[in-house]
Amino acid sequence: MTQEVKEIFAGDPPPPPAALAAKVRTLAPSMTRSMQRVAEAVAQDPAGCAALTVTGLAELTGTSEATVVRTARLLGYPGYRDLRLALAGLAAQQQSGRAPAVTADIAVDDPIADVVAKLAYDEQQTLADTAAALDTVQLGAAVGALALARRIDVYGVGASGLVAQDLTQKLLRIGLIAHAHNDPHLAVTNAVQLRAKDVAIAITHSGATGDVIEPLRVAFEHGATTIAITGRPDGPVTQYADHILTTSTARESELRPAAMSSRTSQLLVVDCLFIGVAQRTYETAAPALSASYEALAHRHRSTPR
Amino acid sequence: MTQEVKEIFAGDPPPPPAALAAKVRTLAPSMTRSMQRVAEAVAQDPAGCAALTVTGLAELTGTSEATVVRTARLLGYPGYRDLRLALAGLAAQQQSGRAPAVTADIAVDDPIADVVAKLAYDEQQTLADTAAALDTVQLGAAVGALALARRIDVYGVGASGLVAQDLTQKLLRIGLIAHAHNDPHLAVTNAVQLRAKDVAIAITHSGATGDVIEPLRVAFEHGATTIAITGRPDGPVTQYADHILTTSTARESELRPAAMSSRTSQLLVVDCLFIGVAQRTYETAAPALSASYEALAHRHRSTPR
DNA sequence: GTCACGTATGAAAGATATTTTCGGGTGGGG
DNA sequence: CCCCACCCGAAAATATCTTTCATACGTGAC
Repeated sequence: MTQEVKEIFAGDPPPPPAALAAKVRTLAPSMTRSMQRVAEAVAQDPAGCAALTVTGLAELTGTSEATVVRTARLLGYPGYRDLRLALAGLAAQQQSGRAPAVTADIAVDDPIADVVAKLAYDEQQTLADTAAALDTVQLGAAVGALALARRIDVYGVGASGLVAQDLTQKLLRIGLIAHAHNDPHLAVTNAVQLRAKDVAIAITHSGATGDVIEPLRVAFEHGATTIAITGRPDGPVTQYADHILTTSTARESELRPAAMSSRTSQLLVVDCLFIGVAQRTYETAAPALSASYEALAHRHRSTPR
Repeated sequence: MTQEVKEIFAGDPPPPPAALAAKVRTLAPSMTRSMQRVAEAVAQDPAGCAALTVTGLAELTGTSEATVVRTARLLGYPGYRDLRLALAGLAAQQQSGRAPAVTADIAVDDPIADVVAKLAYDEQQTLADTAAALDTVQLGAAVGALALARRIDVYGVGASGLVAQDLTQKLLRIGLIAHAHNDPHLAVTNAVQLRAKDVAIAITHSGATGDVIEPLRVAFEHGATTIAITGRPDGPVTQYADHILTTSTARESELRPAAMSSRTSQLLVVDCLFIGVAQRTYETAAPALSASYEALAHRHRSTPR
């Protein structure tokens, strides 16, 4: 029974998705004049026709509903409704086909919609690049060190400072002891407290930010495990880093400073570190996470629906 | 005339083509149980649902026609018919697009390489969704207000606090007067200083963070232009917002708290705001940007080699 | 626990869109 | 000039979508 149904459908293949224009051309000779008008309208502007009802398309082509339906049948659809759905699909495909036209730099006179598209695209690119370039061995080693650390200090200034804080916030949530240091002086004075099994992380895109390198050096010399998250794996910061996690850099334009893509890249690395650590310390991380979640519940007004 | 047309479209934006799954996720919290069932079915299998009539989809989801129509409305379409067309389009896109297969949740025992791939993919997805769902009219209006503001206050706590700081850092770099407030008390006491033409921005994923809503309310009542960046366009925060910028929500898992994708989404929105403002104030923004860049130069050690 | 309220929900009526029916019109051949 | 066949559209019939309304359900107050 089911088999039979299937065979019927196979014999009369489900309405072909694309190549509609070709079909129209093939079938045109066997069409009557009015049907040809309808078919042509459909082939010409699938998107526009998809927006029309039978009556609308009939009026547009100067024919009647019946003719429209007949045309739809001839094209292989059970009725106009299905032709319309197919048209919508076709339109969507055409739409997406010519999508990646916004790869250019962001210009001063770009309309806001283009800005959104370009920014999103660039950041997606940055993520892909970062993920591809990230050394999973180094990452694994860094995660291992973090999971066992007694104390974790994170250094970052400027935009990287926010990334440092982001990482710290997350680590704290799973019960680790982490501090973010934006103040270079305090960072150094704290770094001298570190010892073996502690971890120090420096985040700097340029790899040459003295304010961040200095505390990392101190931590390194005191025997802590040191990690550098940087876009310059050959930069000064890596001298004092046991593990180097490389972030990627997107091309930047006048309006789009490097800080933007480096931040995206750094955050991905930091997220990977976090998830990695959360996996390794799952026993304690999971309850800690839900506990921190519940602690915040009362800070949210009940949604009024 | 053109103006009129534009405004009509602005008030009732043409239903977004893709990113439907994201929209479902964003709107799900404000849906009733039965509507959620319908929305989920639609998000799960666009192609399948496109083949169904209202009655069919109602039966499939164990609800009524009325509920299906209500859901379609909530998703931004005039009725089910249009949702169905959109679904057909979506299905066609998916057909040709063929999404990669690493869509699974991050598991405790995932090797580190998978974690990187999945995280990167998820964040890319979040970016795409956010960009697709972002209301460029609202964005433009927000940019306009920012460009003319005498003073800009940004409120955010927790993870959103970092986003607030990120925005503030950038705005300061192009010569605007901006402050980020993490402390709710200080935020409120500062908010009373705001007046017309000043701008207040609240960043909260849940849309219900009292600590952030309160200062925004005060700013709103003092006549400032208010902007809400939130994942819940129906949340309490929007009561006091002149412009609402919606961030998208990715599905979250135990190991990947919502904070992660909401941050990505918020940062994209914030970047768009920044670029938009930089465009409008190009005359002053460009020199300010390069000046701030040079100011940092001496903080970087000269790169060896 | 019980009551009252607001909200969510589906059944059915009402409105639209689609399909079918049917008869008038048209053009080509006899 | 007439007849036949077939194209075509008006209108009826049907399917589909939308709206309305009464009911049921959950929720919070007491």
